[in-house]
Amino acid sequence: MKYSNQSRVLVAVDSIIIGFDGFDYKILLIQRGFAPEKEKWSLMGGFVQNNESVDEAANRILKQLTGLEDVYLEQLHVFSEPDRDPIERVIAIAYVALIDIQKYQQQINDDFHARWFLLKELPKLIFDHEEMVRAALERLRYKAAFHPILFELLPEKFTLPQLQAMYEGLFDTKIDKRNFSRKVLSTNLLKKEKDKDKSSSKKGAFFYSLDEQNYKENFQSILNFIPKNEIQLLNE
Amino acid sequence: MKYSNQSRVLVAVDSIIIGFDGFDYKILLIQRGFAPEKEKWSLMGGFVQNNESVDEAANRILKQLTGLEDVYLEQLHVFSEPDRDPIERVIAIAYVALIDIQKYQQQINDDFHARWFLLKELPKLIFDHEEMVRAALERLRYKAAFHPILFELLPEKFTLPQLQAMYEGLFDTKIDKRNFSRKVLSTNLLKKEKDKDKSSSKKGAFFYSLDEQNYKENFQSILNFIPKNEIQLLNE
DNA sequence: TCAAAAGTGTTACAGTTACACCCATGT
DNA sequence: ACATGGGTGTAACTGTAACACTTTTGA
Repeated sequence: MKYSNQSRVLVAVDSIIIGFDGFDYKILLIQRGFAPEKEKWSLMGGFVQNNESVDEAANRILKQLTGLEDVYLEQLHVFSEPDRDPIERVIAIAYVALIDIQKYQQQINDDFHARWFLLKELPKLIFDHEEMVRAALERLRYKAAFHPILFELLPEKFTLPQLQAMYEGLFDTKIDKRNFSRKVLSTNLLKKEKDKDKSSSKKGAFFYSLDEQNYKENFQSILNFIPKNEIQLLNE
Repeated sequence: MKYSNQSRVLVAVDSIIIGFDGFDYKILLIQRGFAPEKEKWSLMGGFVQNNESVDEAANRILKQLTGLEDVYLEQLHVFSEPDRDPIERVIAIAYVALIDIQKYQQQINDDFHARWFLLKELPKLIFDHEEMVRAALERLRYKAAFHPILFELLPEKFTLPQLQAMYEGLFDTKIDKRNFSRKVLSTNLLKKEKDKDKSSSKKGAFFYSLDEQNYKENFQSILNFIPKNEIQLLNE
């Protein structure tokens, strides 16, 4: 039994895969392997199959491209202009993925002709993918302002200057390092390691790692009309 | 020309329509007019047509039910478990609508057997609609903490005690009225009217109205690692 | 006149910002 | 020895929370 007189449509998933290499934000793009727009740069995408939810499809497709599982992956928005794909109507569900470039670089599958592009130097993208990238960055800025998601972009061990550069890059601003480190450390989210990263200075900067206990629990938001201690868990 | 070897699927829109009557939050439900689950309570929904985006579909369907246009309507999340609808696979894109019950009550179309239910006394809903309602409330709490969206639920003119009750209801808390009014008024978002609402006290409470100039611009968020004056417009 | 809700001010505290110098090390 | 980036403390300020009494008026 089926619903009658309704038209069915292709549903695709497209992922904006964001990375940070310690200095710059990058996005992973592929050269599309089939018409239309064959060979043009594109977000990683694919069609949702019969037996999977769209979340599952996004994870499956991400794994095909990068070999990665258990990556931060969040539904962004549905893009559905009837003529966004010239071949036939495709409703696209965009996802944002945050991954640690360094750790996983070797796993990127070359079969897909995937390449990291500097965020500031993206090539032209097919269809409405540039709009998707814009929306993804807006969302990332928004969430990063209140949630510790940017840690997803960092390796196991990272330094405070790296962390600060990541926030400065995303918000395109300079932050006072004294205030920054005080705020970050006051969350008790970080554990100081014994060793230092000497790759970018002579003195070296201490490594820190995430305190997994507190992460995703300890971090909360501030708000406006409601007294602060009334906000418990505003998960989003 | 078409993409080959891909299966097409029905795409629907379901809207969680939230209202506030001055005392309680309510949700607008309909009795589903067709099988399966005919006569059961359901969110307002419908299938996306060939020539419209999903945003357009959501607006169209909302207008069919309520007669309302230009209502606050926001994409919430895609619900896509393959078996969420027993008849055939349907991918549902959930929307949240915020409407002023009082102003539009007369426009609600009775043909649809629509009824407002107290949020605290919802009936059983079909499919995964209860999950959608839960997600909608979470989103509403989240956004309301940082954005002035709850004003969408109020009539043109409203009182501070009403506004406060709305925030208290959503967050299930009590707020000090002195602090609340100081904070709210300090945003310069409200204009004090000359007349009072005497419906709930002898003294009467002054009406206020939104200063449309400032609304949607003046209201900003606070954040954590980034100095406050670095946050310009974190639209979401 | 009294009950019920509206309206208003002050003080203590906490969090945020602005700001400048010393430290460690490789060359 | 010096250049480079890493690390730290304090004081002024701003925003938030806690708190209680007076006002208005219909019944």
